Amino acid sequence: MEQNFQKCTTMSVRVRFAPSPTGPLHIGGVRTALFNFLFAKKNNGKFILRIEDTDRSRYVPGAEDHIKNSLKWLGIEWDEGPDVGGPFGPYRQSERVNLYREYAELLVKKGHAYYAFDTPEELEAFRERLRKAGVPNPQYNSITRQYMRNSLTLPADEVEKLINSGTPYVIRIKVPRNREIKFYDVIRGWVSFNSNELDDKVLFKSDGFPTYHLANVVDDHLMQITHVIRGEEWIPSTPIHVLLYEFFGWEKPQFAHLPLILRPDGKGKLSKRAAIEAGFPVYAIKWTDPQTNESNEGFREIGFIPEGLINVLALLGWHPPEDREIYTLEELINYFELDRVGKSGAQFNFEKAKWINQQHILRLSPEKLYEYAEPFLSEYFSEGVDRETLMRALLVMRERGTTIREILELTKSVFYPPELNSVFELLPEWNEQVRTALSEFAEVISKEETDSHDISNKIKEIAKRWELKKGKFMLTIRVALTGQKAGPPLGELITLIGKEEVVRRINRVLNAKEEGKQIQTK
RNA sequence: GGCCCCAUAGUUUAACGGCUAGAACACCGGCUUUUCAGGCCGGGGGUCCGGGUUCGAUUCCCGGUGGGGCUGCCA
Repeated sequence: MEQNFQKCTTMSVRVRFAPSPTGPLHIGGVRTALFNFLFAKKNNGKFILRIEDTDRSRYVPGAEDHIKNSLKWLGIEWDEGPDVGGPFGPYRQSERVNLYREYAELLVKKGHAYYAFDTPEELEAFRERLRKAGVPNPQYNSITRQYMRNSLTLPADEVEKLINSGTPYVIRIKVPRNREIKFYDVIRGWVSFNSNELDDKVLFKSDGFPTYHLANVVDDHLMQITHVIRGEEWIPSTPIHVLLYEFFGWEKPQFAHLPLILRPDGKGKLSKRAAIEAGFPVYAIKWTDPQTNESNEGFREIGFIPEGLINVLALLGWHPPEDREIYTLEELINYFELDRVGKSGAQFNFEKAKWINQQHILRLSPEKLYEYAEPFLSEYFSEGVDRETLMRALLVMRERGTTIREILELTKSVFYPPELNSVFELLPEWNEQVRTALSEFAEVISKEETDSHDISNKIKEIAKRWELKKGKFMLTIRVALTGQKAGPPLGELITLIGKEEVVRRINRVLNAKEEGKQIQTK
């Protein structure tokens, strides 16, 4: 451990986020990227983005863009990676594919790996046989490899013949028998495995591509990665990686395995399906499946702002040193420590996420708030809305909404009169006094120069004169104006809507009520 | 099934052997001379169980239980 500390201080920190473009980037991945990013920036290190596209069969077009755009939207910028380049490129594994074979073969030469000629069908038959014999998870390991077709069991000349004749083969790691393999995890402490439980994992596939195990170790070494910060699901394959570092004779990086993000009910990893069921997104930004054309909104589309989502994700598994939960990216960088990352899985709580988002919306400058609202505007307003009024309205309404969309929804009431149905539904009570008071109010409003404070006084005055409870009277006005029972202080609302429009809306309700009465009496 | 990881209120968590176990979201109540999803104040609610170690365990050790992860020529 002392050695490790020394390493940290003498070498500059280099971390990487290494997603595979087999699908869109979900928030678990974003969280991993964020923690890597925070750790790098905190330590004046480099954050590297590396695309692990070694699985040709599962490659999804557009996924890489989705990954990059998600990170960009959130302000998680990479120092090295695709598009920006860097001294250790290329940063897409498919573009460095010719490099892995020699490393795999080096291991064969050293006696730490071997060629295996078993076809997928043979492997399946082998597994099936063992399963039937009562072995729940058959392994290709130090025992069973003796019964398979590989360079350990076949004579050397036959191996050569097979390879030269173009027979497909893979290269497997030769896991040593009965050894304790342990590594120190920055978050969890020592983790140890017995090598007998490990598979002879495939390092190099028959299609000429490396597997994750090989590629990730080779690239982490070549790119001088100092800390591997990744999800907990990688713990079981870490001993294989540890073995590889040892076989190559390379110094291994520090490992830090992050706790999983769980579904809201705690029953398993957060998945797209679980999130949809619970009613929130799993992606930072919208994703449209190129195959099915099915599309899912991201947090951006439902009205989260990047500041908010960053904060939400940072608090999933990490805890700041202070009793305070709202942080900017800069503050997060400043406070971030790996030793304040927890070990247990964190259930995603959408309610709290919205609250955090709201806290950040509340802190936005008017200009920034407008900027975030802008992409949504056409969905809520017609062309002609007054920009300045809209800006003022957003500022007033933001206290009452947790997302940009909620705020916009509330803001509509400033520009558009309510449905009369909802007005009638919510109007507290209606009688001659109310009617008279309301029309008097409209009259006063239209005549006198008033600010929002005067308006409140007028309301009280009129309510008193007509022996109405002022609370109820105010509610009446609010409902008549917006068709809603809740909203910003009435005075503010009225100045926002504008006197003329207020009078128009009140008269509209008055007239409608009048007509309704006539219909009833007929 | 095997291996590994984890375990403080409903949820996210604080406490790195020593104060009535601290906060936030949610919930309940009050106030904010109207509403409220905003603000303020208050309230209920927690150390999974059993053994150790110790003067003293949320904390350290062991065992159980529970939950999760992994178990592919996927990452």
